[in-house]
Amino acid sequence: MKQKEGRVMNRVVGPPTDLETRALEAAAECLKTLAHPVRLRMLQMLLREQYRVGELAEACGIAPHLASEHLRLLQRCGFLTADRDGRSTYYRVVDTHVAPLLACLHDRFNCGCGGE
Amino acid sequence: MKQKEGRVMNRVVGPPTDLETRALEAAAECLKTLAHPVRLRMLQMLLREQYRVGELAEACGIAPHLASEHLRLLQRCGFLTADRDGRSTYYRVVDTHVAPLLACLHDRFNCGCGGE
DNA sequence: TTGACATATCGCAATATCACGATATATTTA
DNA sequence: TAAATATATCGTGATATTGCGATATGTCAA
Repeated sequence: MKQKEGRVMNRVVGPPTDLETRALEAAAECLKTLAHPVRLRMLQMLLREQYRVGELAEACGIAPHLASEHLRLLQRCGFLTADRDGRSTYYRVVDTHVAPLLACLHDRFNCGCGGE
Repeated sequence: MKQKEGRVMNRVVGPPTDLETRALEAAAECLKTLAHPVRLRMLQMLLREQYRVGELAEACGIAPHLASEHLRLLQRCGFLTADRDGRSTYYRVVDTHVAPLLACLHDRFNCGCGGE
């Protein structure tokens, strides 16, 4: 008994629809952007209040121009927005999903729950 | 006025402690593993019930040996576990954080909430 | 044991990501 | 305008990830 798509043992196993695939690809791209220690730390800080590039760079122990690049990536995914004030640029979180997402990560990695 | 670490404008901006840094690195590594369309789709399926490697491969439209590799990565992060039954290997989700995490992603990418 | 099947691992080439120095832009101050 | 400050962008080499064919392991049936 063989099948190319459809049901196997009462389970749907056909290829994903285009819509699902596009959503998964978008989600994967945003997760890839999240998947960096420096960017996670930046988001953690920015969930509390806005910061300048230089402040974030110092907090993360990296050069300002690197911080700027990380912030650009986070902004490209729609997580952050930038407000210029004189020479400084203040970044802040605009995506409401960032908070619950980071909360999930906190549960998984910052508490004593390595197993389950 | 200059500072190397400590407080700037009433905010703590010192470098992260080692513990925080290690947690962020671990979180980033797991997020990197999550950040792949095929692996997201596999987790989505495995949240409902267990599947064999071949079933997951067909559902994702990839070769079985590639599915096996993706599953190995997910297992290395502690998301999945494998149970052998004869020639087949059944994978299932063991990490309780996977469900809420994927729920966050669903809110962000599968509903009509691109902006807010 | 032999052969077929299901899964897993290895090695490689293409591609992507990363941190960095150099440089560019924008803004304030002299 | 010129210099200093704060960010942003560009180009590059080092490193990591990806998908693939080839191959290895493990299991069942004859």
